[in-house]
Amino acid sequence: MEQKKLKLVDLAKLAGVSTSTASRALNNNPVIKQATREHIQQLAKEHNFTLNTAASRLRLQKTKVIAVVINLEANTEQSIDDPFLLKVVSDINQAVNRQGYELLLSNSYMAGDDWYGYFIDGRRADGLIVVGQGKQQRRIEQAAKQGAPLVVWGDPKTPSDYPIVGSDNYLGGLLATEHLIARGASNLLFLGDPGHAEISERYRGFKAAIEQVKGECQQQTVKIDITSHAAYESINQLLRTEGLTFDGIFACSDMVALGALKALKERYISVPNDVRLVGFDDIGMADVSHPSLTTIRQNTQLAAKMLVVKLLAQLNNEVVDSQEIDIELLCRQSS
Amino acid sequence: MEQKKLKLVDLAKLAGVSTSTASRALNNNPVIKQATREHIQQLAKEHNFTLNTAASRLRLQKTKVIAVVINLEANTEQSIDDPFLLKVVSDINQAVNRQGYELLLSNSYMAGDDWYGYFIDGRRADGLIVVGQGKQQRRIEQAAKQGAPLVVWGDPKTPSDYPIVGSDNYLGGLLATEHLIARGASNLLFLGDPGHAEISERYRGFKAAIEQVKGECQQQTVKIDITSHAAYESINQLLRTEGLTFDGIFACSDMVALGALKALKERYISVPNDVRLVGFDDIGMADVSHPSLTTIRQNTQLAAKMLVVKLLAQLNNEVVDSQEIDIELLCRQSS
DNA sequence: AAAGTTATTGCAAACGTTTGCAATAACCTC
DNA sequence: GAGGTTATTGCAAACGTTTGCAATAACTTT
Repeated sequence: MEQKKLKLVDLAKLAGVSTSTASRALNNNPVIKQATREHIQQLAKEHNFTLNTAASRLRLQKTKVIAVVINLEANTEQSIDDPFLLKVVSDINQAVNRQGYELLLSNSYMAGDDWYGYFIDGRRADGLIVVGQGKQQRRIEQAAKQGAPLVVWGDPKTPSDYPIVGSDNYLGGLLATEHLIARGASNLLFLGDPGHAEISERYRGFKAAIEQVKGECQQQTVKIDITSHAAYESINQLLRTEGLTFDGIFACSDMVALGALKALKERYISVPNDVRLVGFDDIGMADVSHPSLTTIRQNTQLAAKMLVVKLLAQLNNEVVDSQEIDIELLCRQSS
Repeated sequence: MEQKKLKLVDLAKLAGVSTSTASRALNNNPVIKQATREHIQQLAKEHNFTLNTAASRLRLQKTKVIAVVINLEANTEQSIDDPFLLKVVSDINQAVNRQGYELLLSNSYMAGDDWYGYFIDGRRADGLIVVGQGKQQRRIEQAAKQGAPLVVWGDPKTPSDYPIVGSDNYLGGLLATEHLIARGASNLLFLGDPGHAEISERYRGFKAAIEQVKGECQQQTVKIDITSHAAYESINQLLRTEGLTFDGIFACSDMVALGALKALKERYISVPNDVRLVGFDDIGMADVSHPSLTTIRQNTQLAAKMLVVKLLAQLNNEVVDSQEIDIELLCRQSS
C-alpha cells in the first residue's frame, strides 16, 4: 500500500499543465481559469495529494505554525501538570487551529535560552505564545527585543514591551477578598506566592480589600508554591503550631484552595462555617469538589482567542497592546 | 535590533570555509578536522546562528517532529479538558523532547481524515502518536495501512496492525473490583461506558471479579459519558429514583469517581462507610479529594516513554508490538 | 481581419540546506 | 624525494515549492 509520494510536478503532469499552474490552482489563485482550477483541485483530492510543507515553508519563509512555550521555573512553581495551565494550552490549541495555524508545543528544554533564534530564525514557527510570565522575564524580553512576534499569557498590568493577555488579577483578588469579608470573615489568610507576577496582583487586591475596612480585619500571608500539596502541608502545619487563627482564606489558585480544603476537612473544620474559602481559576474540579469551591473564574477560552488574534496581528505588522480579560466571582458552597 | 538572518553560507564565509564544510562541522561530522569543527561551532554560538529547519527538512526528508493527535469523538466522550488526557499529553511532550524531537499538537480539526497524507506526506511530522482509541478506529487503521509510523495510547489488548501502549485495563478492573468486594461491598455499580475500547476491558475485569465470588454479589451498570458531570447527574438520578441500591462503585475514571463522590456527599451518604468507591487513573486530584480516592494508578510517564521509544523504533524500520504497562492499586480513604 | 486588450499559462530562478564525488592537502614509506 | 595512502575540503546538484516576468491564447473593437 505504500506508494511513491505524488509531488506537484506529477500532479501537474496528470492534469496536463505546468507546475506553476498547478501551484496557483491549489492556492486558489484567481488568475487561473476556474475550470482548470477546479479540475486540478479535483485531481488533487482524488489522488490524496498533499503539498510538501518543508518545501513550501522554505520558499515562502513562513510556517503557519505557532509555538507555545510553557515558561515555568524549574520546580519551585506551578508544575506542568497543573490542570489550569493545561487547560490554557488546550484552549490555545483550539484557537490556533481555528485560525488555520498549527501548534508546536514546547518547553525550555528544547528551545534553550535563545527563543528568537530557535523558533523564528530556525523557521520552526512564525510566532510565539508564552504561557506563564514566571518570576523573571529575561528570555521573554530578549526574544521580544530581537523582534519575535510574541504574546504572553500573564498579568496585563505588568509594564512590558510585549503584549500580555490575562485576567484582571487585581480585581479578582479584590472581589474574592471583599466577598470573604462580606461573608463575615475577619481573620484573613492569603495563600500563595506574592513574588510571582500574576499572584502579586491578586495579593494587591487582597490587601486593598482589607484596607477598605481598615482595622476590622486581621491578615496573614503564607507564602507557598502554587500546588495543592504545598497548600495542604502549610495549612496542616499552621493548624498544628498555631491553631485556627483565621476564618477566611483567599487561595491564589483552585489547586491551592483544594489542598487547603483537604487539610481543613481532615480536622473537621467546617467550610464554610468555620472558614470561608475562595479560590482562583475555576478549574473543572472547583465545581465537583465538596463543598464546591467559590472562585474567581478566568475566561481562558476568550483569553486564548485574544492571544492568537494579537499574535496574528503582529505577524501582520500591526501594533498591539496588552489586554485584560474580565473575571467573574462564582459563588459556590465554600464561602 | 533586527538584523538579517545569518545563513550557513554567511557563517562559512566568516570562517573562511565552504558551506559544505560548515554544514558538516555543525553536524559534527568527524570527517572534518577537529580544529575546524570547533572553530565553526564556536563562531556559530557567537553569532547565534541557527539552521533553517525548513531547508534542512526539505533536503533531509525528515522533520524531527512527532505529531500528537488527540482522538476524541465529537462530544459524547471524555472532553479534551479531561485532566488525565492532558497529563498524558504533557508526559508525551517530555518524552518526545528527551529524544530530541519536537511535538506538534493536533486534533482532527486540522488533520482531517487522511492523517497519512496530512502529516507524513505533508512532511509535517515523521510519525504519529494517537492519544485515545475512540470508539471507532477507522482513521488510525487507514493511516497505519498506508505506512505511517504510528503508535497509539489505548488498550493494548485490542487486536491491531499497529502497536498500542496502555495500561492493563482488564487487570485494573479486576483489582479494583476485588478490592471493593474485599472491603465488604456486595452490591456493585459500574460507572462508565462499556462501549469504549479501554473502558470495556475495565468492565470485563469488573465482571470477572464478580464471577469469582459467584452469587455473592449483585451488580448493575450505569452507562455514562466519561465526565464528572455525567457521573454526578446519573448518581443523583439513581438515588432519587431507586434509593441507595449499591454499596460499592467502580468508576471508570477518577473524574467520574469524583462526580459520583460529590453526589453521595450531598446526600450524606458516607464514603467509605456506606459506599466504597474506587476510581481509575490517579489524577492529581485523587489524592487531594476528601476522602482521598482509592484508584488504579496508570503510569503515564512510563507509558509516554514507551510510546516514543516504539515510534522511533518504527522510524528505524524495526517491527514493534503492543505493550501493557503495569498498573497499581492505590488504596486511600474512599474504600 | 488587424490591432489592441485582457485572460491564462509556462519558464526559470530562488528559498537554504546536505551530500556524493572529485579534488586537494597532508602525511607515510622506502 | 617519488609514489602511495589517507585526511580534509570544495563543487555542484538536489530536495519541492512559489512567483516575477515573459509568452501565448482568447477575446474586443474598429
